[in-house]
Amino acid sequence: MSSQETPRRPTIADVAREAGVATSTASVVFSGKANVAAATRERVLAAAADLGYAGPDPRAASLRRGRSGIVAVVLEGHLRAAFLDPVTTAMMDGLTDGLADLSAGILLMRDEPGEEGAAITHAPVDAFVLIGCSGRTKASLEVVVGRGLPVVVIEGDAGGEIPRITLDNVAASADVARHVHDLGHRDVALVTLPLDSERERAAVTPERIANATVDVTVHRLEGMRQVFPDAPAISASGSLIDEGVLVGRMLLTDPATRPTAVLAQSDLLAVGVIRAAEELGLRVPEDLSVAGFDGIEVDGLGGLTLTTSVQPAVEKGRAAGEQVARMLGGEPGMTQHLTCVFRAGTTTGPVPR
Amino acid sequence: MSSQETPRRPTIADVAREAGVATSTASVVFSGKANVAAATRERVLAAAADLGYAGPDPRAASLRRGRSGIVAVVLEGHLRAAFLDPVTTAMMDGLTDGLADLSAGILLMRDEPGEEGAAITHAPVDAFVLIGCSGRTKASLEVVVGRGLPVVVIEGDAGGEIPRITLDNVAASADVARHVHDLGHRDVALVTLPLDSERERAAVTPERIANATVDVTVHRLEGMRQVFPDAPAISASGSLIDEGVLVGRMLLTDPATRPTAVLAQSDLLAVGVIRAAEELGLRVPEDLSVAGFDGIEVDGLGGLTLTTSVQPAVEKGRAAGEQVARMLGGEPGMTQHLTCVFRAGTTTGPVPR
DNA sequence: TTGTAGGCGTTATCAG
DNA sequence: CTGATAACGCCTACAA
Repeated sequence: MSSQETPRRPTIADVAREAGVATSTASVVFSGKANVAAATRERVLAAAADLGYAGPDPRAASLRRGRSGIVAVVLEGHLRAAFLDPVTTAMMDGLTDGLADLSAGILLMRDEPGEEGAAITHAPVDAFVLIGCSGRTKASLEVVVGRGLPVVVIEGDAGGEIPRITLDNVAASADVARHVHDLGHRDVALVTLPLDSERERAAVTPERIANATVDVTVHRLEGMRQVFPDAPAISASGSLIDEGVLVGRMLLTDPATRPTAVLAQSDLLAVGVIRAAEELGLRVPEDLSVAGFDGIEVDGLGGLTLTTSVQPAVEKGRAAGEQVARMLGGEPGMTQHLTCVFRAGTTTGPVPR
Repeated sequence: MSSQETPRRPTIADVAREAGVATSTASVVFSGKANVAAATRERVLAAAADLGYAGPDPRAASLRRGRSGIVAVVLEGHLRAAFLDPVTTAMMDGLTDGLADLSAGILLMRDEPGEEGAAITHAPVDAFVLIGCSGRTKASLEVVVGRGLPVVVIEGDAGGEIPRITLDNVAASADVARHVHDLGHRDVALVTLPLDSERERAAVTPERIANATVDVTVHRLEGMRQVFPDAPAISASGSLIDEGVLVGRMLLTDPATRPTAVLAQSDLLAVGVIRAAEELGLRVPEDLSVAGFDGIEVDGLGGLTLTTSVQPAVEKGRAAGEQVARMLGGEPGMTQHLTCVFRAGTTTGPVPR
């Protein structure tokens, strides 16, 4: 209380003056980039404590260094929806790992349409990780590339030289389908993820596929159709158990058109379908076989193990983080292809007669 | 390709020169903070497009404005664990809403111990939202306060003048307990959230309570003990279904010590306890009553509705966001107390004879 | 080991 | 409505 209320926060120059050293010396004390005599260091630290100086202003440091230490993760849709999906959370986990000590943290943002004040254009970040790649995300991509910042796209065709992290969705889906085919099923229905930002829950037509913007959906569908070219498909409006229930009812209610197996493009959807089946009194796998995709831990299957393809979700995030780190280090980013592993569970079985 | 490869990105000064205007004019064109003649604006925009100028550098703008537009959210523990909890995700959702147009996004970070290079000290953010407030988080709090940035603490005693968002955990827990008491139960066991960063799964002793650092846990326990002063309690190591199963087994396996009702401090724990009960052949609520806390949507209860206290999770986040917005606007932040609503479900019933 | 000087790219202010 | 100028707070050659 010896002095008047200070009009503004102290700067490193104030600290230096107080300590009787040059500002550069004080700066070095905080950054640790060079050796400083212990006594000098003490004096600077004492002066800082005295003035209530909490360290260099990160904003100024960012400008000077040209780095903010923040990596942006752009998600499609509401944050909550994104985090409802276990695959996404696992990926985020891997991402933080891959970014390790490089980054101060992860800036979560939604990819809004071409808004004027869009966060994507104004956030002080060093790099971007885009997840998924629908039409809307593609617009975001342009902005980001325009800013000249490193970008990595997870599961989406970014076009050009943009490094991507991809999955063998076509082959892995075909694997699952083949397993079901081998069990004798011929009357199979498909449940897909959303085809585009409309996220309409509806029968999948050739026209809709042609206009689809979500690559994951298209690729997994392609894999399934390699084995079951004519299987009818319904697109869900998201990867949620509840959605699976709704679509499941659409597929299973009418005994006349009921398939003997359902292939879902995500485990959550598969669980929903199973739940719908149970509601209708169908037993899984005796009356109906159901397979999913993702290989997440799912609750509420009561002893059943889902037949699915296990994707390396954490690895996906980590790979993205590593590429970002590389690019920030000046090296070129590389596209990485990851593969899924088929897992036979107890939700698929022989065709009922 | 008319020019050589540019050595550095163009700046607003380059654009201004190219357009034949002053840098300040060009700046205004991009910020929109003042009127500019349409013709001039066009010229500037054209020059920008020409040079491949993607807009003002956010880092420089941050320094100049003294704002980065980023709000940090500090979570305890691994991000994945945090997002596994539906209450947290709901809260984050509300938070983004409350921050609305004010913020470019949410910077996720963990509260690491007093590391030198801690993100908390170096991230260019405008404000902090701390979630929970264990011992570790309290350390973070000091750093943040030292930086002189606005802080809001959700569910935790920050001490001092720090604005908080709180829940009536004591009263709400007592409500749940009273409901169970009214049903006739006297032999009740409690399952608590973690007491501290150790997150030990173990019987709760007076000593452990005295040393507890997680206020939520202590408060909810206090409410429960108001009704059942002598009820034994076990602390879980987290709010997870699996944890509930483990603790449930500890409580229910031995018929001699088996309670007639279990009060859990979270819905996920309650679901786990129910699952453990089912494993042991106990019917809920005929043989065992189970109540939770939170009021989240939970899957896998097979037709049962959990008796619980519904907390305003989204509202909590929104309130925090609003307070941050207020404080950034120069007004003082206010502490807000939110209340839960009891919801009787079908997982509690009369005492079995 | 310490000090000096210049600039990172913007934007607020104020005069024209 | 436009233009000149001065910070914002820090970092890092470079020189001493």
